[in-house]
Amino acid sequence: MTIALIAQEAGVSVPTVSKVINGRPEVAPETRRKVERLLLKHGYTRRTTLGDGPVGLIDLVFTELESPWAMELIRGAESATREVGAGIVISVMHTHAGPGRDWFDRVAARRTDGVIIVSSRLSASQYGHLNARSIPFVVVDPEGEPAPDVASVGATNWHGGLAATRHLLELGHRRIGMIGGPPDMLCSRARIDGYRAALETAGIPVDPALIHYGDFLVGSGHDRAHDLLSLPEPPTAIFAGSDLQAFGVFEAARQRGLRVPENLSVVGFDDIPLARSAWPPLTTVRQPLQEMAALAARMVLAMSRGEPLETRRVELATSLIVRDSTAAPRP
Amino acid sequence: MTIALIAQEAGVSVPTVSKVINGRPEVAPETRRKVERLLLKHGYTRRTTLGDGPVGLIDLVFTELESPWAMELIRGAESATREVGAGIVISVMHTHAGPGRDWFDRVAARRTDGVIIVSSRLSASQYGHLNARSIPFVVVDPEGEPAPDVASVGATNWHGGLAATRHLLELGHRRIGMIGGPPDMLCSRARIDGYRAALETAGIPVDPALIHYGDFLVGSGHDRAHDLLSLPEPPTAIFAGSDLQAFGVFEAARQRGLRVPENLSVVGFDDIPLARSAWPPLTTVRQPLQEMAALAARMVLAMSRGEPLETRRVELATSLIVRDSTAAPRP
DNA sequence: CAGAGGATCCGAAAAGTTTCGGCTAGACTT
DNA sequence: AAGTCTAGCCGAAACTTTTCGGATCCTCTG
Repeated sequence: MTIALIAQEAGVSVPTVSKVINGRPEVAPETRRKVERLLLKHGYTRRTTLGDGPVGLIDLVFTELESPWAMELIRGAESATREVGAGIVISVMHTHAGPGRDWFDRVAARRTDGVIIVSSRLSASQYGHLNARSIPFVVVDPEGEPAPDVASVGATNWHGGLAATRHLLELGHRRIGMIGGPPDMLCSRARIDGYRAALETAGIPVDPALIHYGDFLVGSGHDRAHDLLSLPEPPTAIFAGSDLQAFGVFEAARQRGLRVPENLSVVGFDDIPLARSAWPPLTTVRQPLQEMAALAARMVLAMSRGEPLETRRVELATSLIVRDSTAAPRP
Repeated sequence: MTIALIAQEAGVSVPTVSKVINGRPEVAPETRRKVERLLLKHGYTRRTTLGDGPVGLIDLVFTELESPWAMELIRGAESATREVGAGIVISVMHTHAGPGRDWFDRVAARRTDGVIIVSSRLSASQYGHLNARSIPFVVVDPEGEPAPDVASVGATNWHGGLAATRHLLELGHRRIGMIGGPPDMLCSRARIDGYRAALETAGIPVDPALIHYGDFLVGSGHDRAHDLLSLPEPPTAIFAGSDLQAFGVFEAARQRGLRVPENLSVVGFDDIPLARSAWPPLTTVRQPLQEMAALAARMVLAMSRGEPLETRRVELATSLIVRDSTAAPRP
């Protein structure tokens, strides 16, 4: 199946089909649609099979680059692609809406072998763009429920939330505050649900006043911690939805003259490199970010080689890392 | 000037020339050299002028991704390239030797518009690889003296070192320890020289025992700080060559029961995002990393469009950010 | 020492991409 | 209403890339 055949069937010239495939602008929308439909119907793929050649490009798509795990994901993807000599391209959307049409055109134009999308909710039509150009993609830690036929990689966030809360319970804490991430993010909700599950299993009723929401950044941890600590009956421990938020909690505690962990225990989530160097070293739930990205990269690479995937949804295990920010509550 | 003409003159076929240009492997070294020489001689450039089209790729080359400024540089380059719709590709060498031949081949194969090299000393032959393929490049914060005809972007490290040390002198410190980065890095040497200059201007002799060297990471800051604080006459302030090292100093101070800034003042260098959130908030010298990378990207982009550069070497100003990790020495 | 078995290199031919000029349709002027 | 402009769209032709098979040259046996 060559573009010449597609062109013939569509009643256009070869260059026009080439332009559609490569996302060049000078094609009328109607013509483009017609050609795209035929490309999809015939399952057209470039003759060239990348992967063993020296070329190869994987697009890594972020909504933003502020969060510290962005770097971990980049490193993981980089190490996996370096093995096969591929490069990785960083894209940032600066919006949670997902990429627009022009972005797909650019990606096609640079002949990307595959796309890794980080925590972004793509619409069906956006998946369609990728499929029409037969660009394989994997979603890492999606915000919403991933469509069942979309390949995705995540972490066992629920278990992580459970483990963190259990750890605090075992230390003897009974009032445990929770600072969650955005409630519409799946990964964030799962952590909070793990927290709830741990409490309920221990027979402790969940107090909604102890659950606050923010974004995953330092500032929200700081602000929500002040809210929690201003409660008439403040918590003796706080489980933050991210390490950054946990650092914000540290800050708030210091401003109130509270010592960690003597007066307040704090658990984070992510295990970013600085969690170890913080003071006190932060007890946190490790998320294997590098492995997740590396796995996603390998999945995309396999798909671009036409190999079938064994599993479309993979969750890597989180693990509790106990450091010095947690202790038994003061009697 | 088409590749057909080059092929004719070189006595090879058109495909062979194409392969040389695109760094494909199946060309004998001798043939490759011959063709490269002719390409250079005729100043061959692809007919297509990228830049205004939807394509466009800038390679950002790191020696490693561990340092926290890597992300700042990525963000700066990303914001500059996004303006023109170009993408950025991350490469990591994992060695200070600079990229090897296969890397240049890959870069050529993916039709990169330009390369930004982060603090890596390239040999003349490596510059030659890029020139032979007429790939423009800019070096950011080079380790060694950049060759005079190489475009580069840096920061005023010397002034930064001077400002940081002056700040400590003005607070009344007289014994100021210095933990430098690798002594063979130009940026690191400049900071130390600024430190020396400040002391000498103030009429204080430089005590070599107070100057220690490490890499730019947390661990070396920690170890060197212990060395300095074990001195018979320990310093009352430490100027670290990087924020990460400064965090290591914090750690060492805490282990010795020293309070910052009451017993020990600490100044860092870089102003990474976490410097503000650390405890105490770190006084540091801000390096405009994002702006540096953005400028480098714009330079590369301009070069790829064939525009001449006004200046081949640009240094962006550093600025002292005073926070809470510095105070007058205890009387 | 002949010959099988590779590995490497090259180019003819096929496939794909880009330029550039021309066509067309709507908008605007006279 | 006719002429003029302009922007968008398309395809012929020029250019480049990729595949694939054949040529050449080692290297290792029988």
